[in-house]
Amino acid sequence: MNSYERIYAVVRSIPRGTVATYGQVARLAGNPRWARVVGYALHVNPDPDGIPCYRVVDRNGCTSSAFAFGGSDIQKALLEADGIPFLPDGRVDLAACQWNPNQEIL
DNA sequence: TGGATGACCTCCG
DNA sequence: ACGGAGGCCATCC
Repeated sequence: MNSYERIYAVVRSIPRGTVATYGQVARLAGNPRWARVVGYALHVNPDPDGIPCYRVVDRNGCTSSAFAFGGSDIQKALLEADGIPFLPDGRVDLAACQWNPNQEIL
């Protein structure tokens, strides 16, 4: 599906050191209501090496406990490796590292 | 083809 | 602030 292609393209475009939310990715993909589809697309994640799904978090900055591609700890490590700070709550500091698409357009 | 599900988001009580 | 239900789109069986 072209839908997945777009979603993957957006996720792949997420700069290192920043994170994006499902809704945001969906919006950038072209459809604000693809939030669930984005999650599904990442679930099937055909290229985990090129598609850093760990950079995609929910609206609160935390990932789903259902299937964190190996574990929430792994994700935390990967994000920290990218230079993404974490909050005491155990969530990603969206206020500090949330991806700003406008910066890419600039 | 139809029904059910999902790594979500938002509103209402 | 917390819990529950609905909506939305695409994919899977």
